[in-house]
Amino acid sequence: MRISELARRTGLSAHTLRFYEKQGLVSHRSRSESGYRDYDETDLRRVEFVRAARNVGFSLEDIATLLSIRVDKNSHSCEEVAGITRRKLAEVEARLRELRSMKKTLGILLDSCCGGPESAVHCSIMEALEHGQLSGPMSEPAGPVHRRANASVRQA
Amino acid sequence: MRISELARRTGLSAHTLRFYEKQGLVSHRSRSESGYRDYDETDLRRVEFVRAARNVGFSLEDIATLLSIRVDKNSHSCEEVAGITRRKLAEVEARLRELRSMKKTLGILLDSCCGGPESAVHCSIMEALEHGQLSGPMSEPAGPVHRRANASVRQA
DNA sequence: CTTGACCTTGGAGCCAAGTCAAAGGTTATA
DNA sequence: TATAACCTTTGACTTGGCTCCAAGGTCAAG
Repeated sequence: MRISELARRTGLSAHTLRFYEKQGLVSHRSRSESGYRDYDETDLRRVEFVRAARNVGFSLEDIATLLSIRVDKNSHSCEEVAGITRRKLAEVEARLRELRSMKKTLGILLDSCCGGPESAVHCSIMEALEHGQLSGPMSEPAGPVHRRANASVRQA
Repeated sequence: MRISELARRTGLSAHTLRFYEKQGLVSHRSRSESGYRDYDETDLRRVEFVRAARNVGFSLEDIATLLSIRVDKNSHSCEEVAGITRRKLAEVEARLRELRSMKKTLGILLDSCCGGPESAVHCSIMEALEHGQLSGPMSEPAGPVHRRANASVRQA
């Protein structure tokens, strides 16, 4: 199959597939005479693996590692795989703590503010930001828990 | 006061303060004869406002808007301020939903895996990623809830 | 007077994960 | 045969928030 069919079947864009190829995540068995990438079912399964891992929040770097394990499972242990997963979970949890703290503060701000068409001169949100006794910066900012920007919202 | 004192008093780096100046968030009343930025208490309060807003999760763009409200509160309403805050809260909540879903999936993966030194040939995490019946991509990926990269971890 | 810490500027680089554009070759359909 | 829809490549651009660099000027202490 060619790239656009693979794109259709995986829900990724052809752009993204080529990008993943550049990153060494995805490849193709061969090329057609005219130079088109030619994918088979094995390639498809690999891309689906990438997609599944990405949906769980793994970075492309993590995914590269997972793929290298995948192609030679005998030489790798559950420990490795679980380690990567545990690390990602810790990142996600750290980010969750940050966001929960933000959510709480934002909620308090909103509750304190009338939100009406009155002048902002006495706005309690502005006041709170001025004399910021709003919960501090939460020790160490968490590591990267990567955002999927606008994946799969390809428009024509 | 000069930039490094302002940096010390606000907990931001001098780099960051200059960067914020370039973004139009922060300024200084004047320059010393030799061209050094000269800040006063008013500038300090403005920077503290920026910092407070940033800690709550507002983007620099949001902060620019909030600052423009701050300098002329009479011409703005609580409604505007609350609107910005509500929008940010919605973003944070959307991102929280994503991350909670990831956390849940990662937890399930970890629970299913022995995590031991055994070969990964039968690793249940790998298997789950292969035949990904892992919760899909959550409709629309949430908007930007900006990360503070490594703020205030300035090293020499 | 020297040393070292500070300050100035503009611009480049970093991260992740794409996204797009240009300029052209190929193939399927009408 | 024309035309549209595909495919190819390289490489630059995006976003947000910094972070660093070079190359030089200023200033206070010893």
